[in-house]
Amino acid sequence: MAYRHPDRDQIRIEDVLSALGNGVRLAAVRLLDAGGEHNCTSVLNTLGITAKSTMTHHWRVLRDSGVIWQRPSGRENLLTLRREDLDARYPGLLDAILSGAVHDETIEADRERLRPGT
Amino acid sequence: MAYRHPDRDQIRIEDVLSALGNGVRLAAVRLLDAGGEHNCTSVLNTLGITAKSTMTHHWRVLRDSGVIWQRPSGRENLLTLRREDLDARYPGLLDAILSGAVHDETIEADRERLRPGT
DNA sequence: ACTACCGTTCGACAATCGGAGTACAGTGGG
DNA sequence: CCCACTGTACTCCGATTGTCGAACGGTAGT
Repeated sequence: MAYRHPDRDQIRIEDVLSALGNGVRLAAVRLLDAGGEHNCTSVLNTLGITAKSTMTHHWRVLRDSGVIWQRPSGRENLLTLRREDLDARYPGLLDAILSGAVHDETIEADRERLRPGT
Repeated sequence: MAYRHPDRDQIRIEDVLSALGNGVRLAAVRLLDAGGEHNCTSVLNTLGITAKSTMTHHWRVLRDSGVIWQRPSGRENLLTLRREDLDARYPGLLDAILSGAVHDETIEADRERLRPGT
């Protein structure tokens, strides 16, 4: 079964953002980014989704938006992040999204500095 | 009327992504990023939205997710991008999103269109 | 060939979303 | 005070989303 993936040039930022604007899918992509080969159920179990069909839905969204490759291998499905394509088309986007929120004393200092004493 | 804006520390990447994962809101944010002071209706007219209440809805989504400031001024509402906060908390995110695609498919389309008869 | 396993497809369901119309509230100008 | 203007609140409606269960189709191992 060959899945239909968008070409690199057809990846739309709007689709990527709405695909990753969901906790389950964002967490799934973080797992893929952490490395290693993943199949569908391994990610499913980690995220607390109880139904296979639910993850199938999320994989389709991620695949259609160009975020992941989905390749059948035997009776499994291997999932990989399309980092090369995303980095080429939207440089820095994936890093900014996956690196997580910054909140430390530096931010507090900035906040003081930027606070409108007006 | 004072609007509720999330603190910088409370801006969640998931909310930002889903807020910007919509064509109308992404285009609106691009307009705000282009600079200048905007009120609601000016953006509304540019984007082809016909109902004020529709834009009010989008402004709320952007405001609640921490993407914009919405400040009443006289009988207007001044809208500004929260670039300082977003850059501080998610460095590079806004730039990556707003700078656009490196190779847009419209370029390919133009190339096809301009190609001399096969 | 039979069976266990992995994932998809389909249908259902509640919840949310995007868009619009109407009515209302606050502001500023005459 | 009255009116034009700006934007919100509320309601409605169709479309989409997220979740699930059940049935199905390949694949691998025995």
